[in-house]
Amino acid sequence: MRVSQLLVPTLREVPAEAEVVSHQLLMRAGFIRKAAAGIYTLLPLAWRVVHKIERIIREEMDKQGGQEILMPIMQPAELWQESGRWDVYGPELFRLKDRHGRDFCLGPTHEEIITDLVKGEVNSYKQLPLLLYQIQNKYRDERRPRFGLMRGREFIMKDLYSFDKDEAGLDISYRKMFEAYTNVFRRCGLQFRPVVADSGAIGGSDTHEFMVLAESGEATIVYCDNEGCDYAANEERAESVTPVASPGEAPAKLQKVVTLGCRTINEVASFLNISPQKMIKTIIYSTDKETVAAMVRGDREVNEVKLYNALGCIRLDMADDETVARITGASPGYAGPVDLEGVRLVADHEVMALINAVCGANEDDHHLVNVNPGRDFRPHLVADIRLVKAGDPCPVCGASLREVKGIEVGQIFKLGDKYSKALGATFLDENGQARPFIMGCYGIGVTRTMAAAVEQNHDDRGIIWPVQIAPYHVIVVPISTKDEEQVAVAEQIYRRLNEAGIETVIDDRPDRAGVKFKDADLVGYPLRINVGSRGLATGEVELYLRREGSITMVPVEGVVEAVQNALKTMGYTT
RNA sequence: CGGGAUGUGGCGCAGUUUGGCUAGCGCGCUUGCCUUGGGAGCAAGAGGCCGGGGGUUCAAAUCCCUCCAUCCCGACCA
Repeated sequence: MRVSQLLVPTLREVPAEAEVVSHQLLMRAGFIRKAAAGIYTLLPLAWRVVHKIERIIREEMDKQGGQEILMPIMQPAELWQESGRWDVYGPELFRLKDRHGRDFCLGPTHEEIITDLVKGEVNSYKQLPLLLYQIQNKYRDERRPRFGLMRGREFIMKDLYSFDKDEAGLDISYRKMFEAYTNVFRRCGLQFRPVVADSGAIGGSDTHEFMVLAESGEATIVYCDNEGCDYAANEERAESVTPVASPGEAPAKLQKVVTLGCRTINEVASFLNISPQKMIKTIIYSTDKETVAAMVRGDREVNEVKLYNALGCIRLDMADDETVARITGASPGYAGPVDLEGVRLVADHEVMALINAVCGANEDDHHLVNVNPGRDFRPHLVADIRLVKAGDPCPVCGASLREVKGIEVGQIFKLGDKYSKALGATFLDENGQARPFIMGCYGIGVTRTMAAAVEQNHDDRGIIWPVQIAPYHVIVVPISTKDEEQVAVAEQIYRRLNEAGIETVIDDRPDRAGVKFKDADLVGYPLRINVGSRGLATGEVELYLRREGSITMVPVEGVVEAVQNALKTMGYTT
């Protein structure tokens, strides 16, 4: 391809609306353009990258026995009503009507469609396991699309669904996908980590997320630093270790003290000259069925996902000030569990281990001291509801946990029979018994993976594509297009590289060298060949490595071989 | 959905407070000359319903009302 003909509208300046690096660079380097909030056109270079990621995915899915299909984007409401998700999914589901007034939606995911398909076409255990996947546009009317391709309303996703006759089969399918995902992200040249995750609204038991490690990631993950221990979890899911009650001081008499104007944990702690670890933080939540007082130690945060799971509720929000006042009789900051009526008390394990603690007195400007759980209040539920932090002990081996940020690019789920039961999808087992399929679902955000790759691979000049997913491998730059010899040599190299199966473009634009260099660095071609008078004087050209920024002189005749070697060093395989 | 901000040629911005002639600047684009190793220079051009609608006024990018769009921060997710 000739750069003069290639649609790569690079920008010198960063579009004002782009905040994160991947968004800025993909815009500036001419990969994407926005059509509406969270909806993008992928220009030629981006589309090539997507194809490369898709190819890797297809190979790994096929290797595990996956069969590719293509399901509709537009789906009838009936299926969603049958599964119950038409009502549950909420405003994130793009809904539309046809000319007859029938309801449809744009698929945010395809469990309903595929379960319905398999229900009709697969009847026997002999046909199982069955792994079907597709690479398809997905639609989610995000509350807040942001970060360019990272969180769009329209995006490309690979989703695979597994159908097994029993849990043991599902375990095998799940392990296959775990392996496939590991291979996919490794082959894409990304630094990533699989983590234990929360299953969220989709439901199901086991689930892992695949996180690309990047500072700009929206998710926090904790992992064990201990060699040999591979514990890693999404922060919202990470388990805490139940503290052992330490035999300590003797319980003292409960007392109310004046803490004028001390609302926050820190204010109270410094006013009473105690450590926040001696305090009970009480936060009032409203759920769909009740009001809840959640308690964690003063130096901890409530993990709302854990709380939500512990309560088994559908909705969970921090209570507004009015509710807090009605329940506690005080303004926020003075809530405490002692003599608190009309709410469900939920305490973290750590709270129960406290002796002579401090908490709000349910009265403005007052706190209670020498509070002893069990004696002064009895929670309705004791559970792990706190947020794990770096430095906390690993739940597996006890070593210290660390924290990093990650971008979720894939997630694998064990669904069980949730959808097959709801939609009546059954097969006949060995005994002629009708049983629901045991399902799993496995997603990879393809366009998000592209963005994540940029987040992880860039410098102040632009993108540095991992060679396996680079839109092209090499750009040939004749320094001066007025110099006939340079042009002739560049054209010849361009031709030979393409003939050797190396994806190469030539920057034949009549611009000055600086312009072409800047553009090439911005776009992120892994290799660049400069054809200039300096080198040609000795029959050589320059081979420039984008990531290293290094230049080596290569004789013109040896260019193809040098490029092949360089690509191999970068980990390129066909 | 709550909070904050912004909408002016393709991109980045000024002008709006205090209404006033033909709406400016940089980049990019076109043509010519010149130049050619890290976003050159000179010259001449093209390109705008100043987000939409309504109002106030002799007069609106500017003041008022009202929609809309976009971005950022929070609660949800590949």
